[in-house]
Amino acid sequence: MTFRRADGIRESLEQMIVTGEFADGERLDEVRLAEHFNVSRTPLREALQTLAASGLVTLIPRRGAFVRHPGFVELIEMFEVMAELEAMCGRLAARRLTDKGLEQLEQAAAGCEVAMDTGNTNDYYRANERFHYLIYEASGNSYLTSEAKRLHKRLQPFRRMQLLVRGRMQQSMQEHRDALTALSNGNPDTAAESLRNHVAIQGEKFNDLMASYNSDKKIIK
Amino acid sequence: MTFRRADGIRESLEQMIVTGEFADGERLDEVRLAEHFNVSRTPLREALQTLAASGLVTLIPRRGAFVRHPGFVELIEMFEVMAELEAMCGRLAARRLTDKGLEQLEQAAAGCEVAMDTGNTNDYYRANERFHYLIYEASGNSYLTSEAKRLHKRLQPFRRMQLLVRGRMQQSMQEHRDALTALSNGNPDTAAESLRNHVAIQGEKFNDLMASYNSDKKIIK
DNA sequence: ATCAATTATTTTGTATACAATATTTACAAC
DNA sequence: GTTGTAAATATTGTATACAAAATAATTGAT
Repeated sequence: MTFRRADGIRESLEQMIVTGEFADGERLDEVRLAEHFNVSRTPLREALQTLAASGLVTLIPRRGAFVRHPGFVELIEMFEVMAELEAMCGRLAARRLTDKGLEQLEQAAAGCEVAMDTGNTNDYYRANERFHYLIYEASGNSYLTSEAKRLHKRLQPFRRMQLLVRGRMQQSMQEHRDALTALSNGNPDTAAESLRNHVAIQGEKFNDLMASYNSDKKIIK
Repeated sequence: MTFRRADGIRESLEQMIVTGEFADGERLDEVRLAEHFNVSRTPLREALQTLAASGLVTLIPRRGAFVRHPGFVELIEMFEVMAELEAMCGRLAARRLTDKGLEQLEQAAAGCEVAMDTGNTNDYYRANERFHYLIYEASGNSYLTSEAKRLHKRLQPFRRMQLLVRGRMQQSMQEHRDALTALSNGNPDTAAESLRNHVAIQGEKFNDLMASYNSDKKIIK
């Protein structure tokens, strides 16, 4: 797999944006960023085009690129859609899950348990991601899988915040067990419902964290 | 609203791709296209970046941009997801529809009826699009609305083909009436179900058209 | 001092130039 | 004729240059 510089720039910028390096609405100065990455404006602008397409920045002609952090309402909306996509994946996966797929899911769930026991949020985050991705893939719908992954990634930083809430990791784990049981039993409706709730709860829990989210916005020096 | 040249290029290219101007997998020659649009490669490449993000072309580093027509399986998958998004919009819209929203929907549905009676597929297509967009917007979830519109647009050329099938327009119209009734009665489950079927049927009907779809691929001279 | 108008400075958008990598062609060996 | 290799050609990726537009600074009038 080859890479162009622009790809690395896009990834870096993406990371910088989601980690809150820029304030909402802040303009991304092309020359400054180009210098920062030691490239010319050309590959940088190409990266901005891609970021704009994925909604991380807004491109205003003759004005520039402005970072776009989803507001509270939009985040709730995104979680609402994520819940539905997740439910859909669950419903399909319950019907189509193979023995091997189930085994992988159980392993991923076990990984979550271990991470929870050791209290390692980073490990839990990774195992959790694997668990969900496996369900997406088990849906047998590759377009759905890619869309689910895309939105999952977009919501990543906000979901991550939630693990800091006391007891959330345990609750999340129990929800995983429920989903796994439904999938293992081949029960589409139950699988869909448990996964929908699993994500919907994230949207609700998110409420509690808004204060801290709004207060610490950083600016690139 | 201002435009950059690149935006116009993106739109034109998008149109050219979905209307089948290029074969699947065909490489888009940057210099040739740049000449075609009377621009340099710079804005053209920026347009390609955007197209790649929306999945219309695949960018292979040091190789070029290749148009990506969804295959049969992927199209079915996309219709499956569209059905779910549509159902979700319907469910939410049934709960949140305002008087004014209902009125607009009725007008759009009436527009469909007129177009159907006159047998004008173009008019029907436009009225139909308006009908669906109104439902998306009535969901009250702006993120969902934009995602639904995005996928709707992506499937546009394939849906359009279906209207050519004998009797499809009448059937589609009846499905619209059912959905409208459910929405008007504020019945979320029925609205969701009727819209899900409405789209799912499109996916199924699509089967019949694959032969013709596969046979006429054109190449840009 | 405030505001408007004009000039200077930035900054974006695009063209062009050039370097690095792929692809094609030509040619030789078998 | 096929295969392998080397030169030639074409194509992508990036830097630089410049034109057009937007923003900031300056000046002048009230």
